[in-house]
Amino acid sequence: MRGNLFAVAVDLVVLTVRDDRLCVLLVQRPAPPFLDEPALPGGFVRPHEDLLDAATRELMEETGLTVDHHHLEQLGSYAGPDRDPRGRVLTVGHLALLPGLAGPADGSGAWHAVRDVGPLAFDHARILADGVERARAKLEYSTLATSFCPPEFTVSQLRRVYEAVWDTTIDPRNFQRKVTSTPGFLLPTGEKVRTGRGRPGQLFRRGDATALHPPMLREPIPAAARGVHVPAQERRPEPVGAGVRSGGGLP
Amino acid sequence: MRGNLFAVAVDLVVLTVRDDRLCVLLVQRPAPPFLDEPALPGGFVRPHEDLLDAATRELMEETGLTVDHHHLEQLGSYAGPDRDPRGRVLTVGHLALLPGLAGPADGSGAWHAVRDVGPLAFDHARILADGVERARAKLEYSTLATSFCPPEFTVSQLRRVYEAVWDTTIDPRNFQRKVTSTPGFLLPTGEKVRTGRGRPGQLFRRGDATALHPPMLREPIPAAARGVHVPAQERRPEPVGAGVRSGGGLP
DNA sequence: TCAAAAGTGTTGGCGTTACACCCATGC
DNA sequence: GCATGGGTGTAACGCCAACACTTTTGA
Repeated sequence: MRGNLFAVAVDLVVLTVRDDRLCVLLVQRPAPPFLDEPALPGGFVRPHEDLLDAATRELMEETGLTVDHHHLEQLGSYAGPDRDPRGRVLTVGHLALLPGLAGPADGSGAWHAVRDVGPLAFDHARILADGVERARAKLEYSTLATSFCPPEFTVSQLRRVYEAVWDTTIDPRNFQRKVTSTPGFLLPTGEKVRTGRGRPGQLFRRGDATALHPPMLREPIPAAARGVHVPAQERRPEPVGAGVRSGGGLP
Repeated sequence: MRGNLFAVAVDLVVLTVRDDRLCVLLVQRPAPPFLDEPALPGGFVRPHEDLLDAATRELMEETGLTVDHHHLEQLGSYAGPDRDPRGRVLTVGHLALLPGLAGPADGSGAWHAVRDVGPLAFDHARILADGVERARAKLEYSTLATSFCPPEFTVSQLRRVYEAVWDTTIDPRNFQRKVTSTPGFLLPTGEKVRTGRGRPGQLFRRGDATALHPPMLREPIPAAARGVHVPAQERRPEPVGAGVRSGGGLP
């Protein structure tokens, strides 16, 4: 077993969609190193604890939020020899998806739009990037987007989730057909809701299906919205984005 | 930092295709626990070592094989409190893909057809299952299958890789068109090779592309081969198989 | 009545499947 | 010649992007 022991931590990339933007939950480092700098919530794993349990506990302790295990998954481990000045620390990154209405219960932690996040403590910027890319990839071929929605939601709420996470715009008519015709994706409740202007939309609950067949296709319309001008050549240097589907390794 | 420290190990799921079967490299446990039982190759990470370096080193030490980092990726971490009787050990599983001609240099390690693998030491059976599923999923949307091939190969060699990993049969004519028409997947060398009977096939080298667009579709023809009779109704209880694309988490 | 959002119908293009057919080689 | 595997041509089908069009609400 030798003497080369590690401290093992879990860190969480907690994502949600608020005001049509993908947001991540960040905390201020309560102690050195990186005192007061923004960081992912997380902490050390206890002696008899499994990784997912530790992640769930740390999230509750640091922000008061609860995630059920259906919306929590392991991202990967980060163990660069110099990633923590205190010594050898391996951290296991996790990804959690929450509905937009959830807010940190106490003051320790706040939502930040992912696109505006600056440098983070440790290698947390890298972990965040991996988590965001994983979430983006999973929306393509899973029904995971409903995790960002409240228990009952309309098709356009769901569409806004896709648009926020992928930073694109999607044709509402084709999207409607796509999601309502995928068996087990959406269960109609029979009720309608008026959202202010326009015809009321039907309310749905998430169904049993977990996989999407065929998958949603990313980038239906290039993100020319929100003033972020992207020259045509820069849009897709690689045929597809990184993450689970392409950049995730073994390139 | 507290006193709850872990030993950190790396374990490798090393896959190849030999004789049209997906094979995994297993070693015999050289010491307790699980003395002499089959296990994945692996070992403890050294004090100043990164994870991928440790995986590369352990593979070399235990089997004499070398993998470049392009064919090596992290699978995930396994840290069940009771997974090792010696104490708290977290292991980071890795996936490595090797061409079929490679053989363990010395006697410590041998290829086993994945379908015939029985119980393994520790939780290695679980890690193996995750690695196999990851490899299966990645063939769909990446050019990774070429990692199983020697530097120069024919289209039918590549097809046999897909058939072995997915345990299906694929129409050779459509497969040919598909892979040769994907830009950057295969680079023709201009040479031909005679494989015994039949018309000689053209030789290719792997190209620069890493992603496949559109992806290969799994399960073109149900696996009615190899004597495993599958009644028509049982073939696809769910629209698609498990793995990264469906079962891989956040279900 | 108009704007806005929900939802349906239709069409053309593209990729795939299935299979007919030709090519090149060993026996 | 014949079997075997390499490789091309093509028609039918399915999915999807694009968009015309209808429905239902608030102002």
